[in-house]
Amino acid sequence: MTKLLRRNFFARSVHAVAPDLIGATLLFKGVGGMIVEVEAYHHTDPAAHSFRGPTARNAVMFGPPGFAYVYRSYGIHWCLNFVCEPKGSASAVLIRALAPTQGLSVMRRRRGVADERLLCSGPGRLCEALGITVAQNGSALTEPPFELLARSAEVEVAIGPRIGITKAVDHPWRYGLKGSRFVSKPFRAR
DNA sequence: TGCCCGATTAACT
DNA sequence: GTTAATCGGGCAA
Repeated sequence: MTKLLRRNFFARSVHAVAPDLIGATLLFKGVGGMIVEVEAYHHTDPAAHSFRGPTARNAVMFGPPGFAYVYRSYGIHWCLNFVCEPKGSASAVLIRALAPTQGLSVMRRRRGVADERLLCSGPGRLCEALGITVAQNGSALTEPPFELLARSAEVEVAIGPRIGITKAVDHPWRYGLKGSRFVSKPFRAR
């Protein structure tokens, strides 16, 4: 019994949306899996792309919630974010890892690896596995070819500091599915 | 205009 | 453990 996420799911604080995404299912053209790791970014946060105000790259973050913000990371990879909160707050959730469930063979071919744990465990890896590029920047998450299904059971959410940033490193704004072996890095036991 | 560095990953030693 | 790949944004000059 699964239910599609609607636009108003994203029209809340990024710190409410981010943990609620853990256990939800993300599919793009029918390929994807269960979200097991995300991070929250907000325009008052020095580590966020929106911190210094709107630019051509981050314009989608300043738009309405429920859309995809895709950016190039290190000149090599793509990273997928879900825009949150009422229009203008410029906050987003970075999708960092999935437990792959749909389209395994397609993902293996795109990634060039067989190990399930290497398909979608990391923001750049999951974009490659799902075939997401800057072409999806500004796409509605609540409409095809995206499909977001609410979690069907309660989950235990692990919390920790974000990964790979040099500013505001102490904020505990990384959320994960407790015990999942598909997270990009383990969460410290609490 | 030029330089530095990043919400990463894979391939090294 | 360290480092190359690779490029656009942001800021100094």
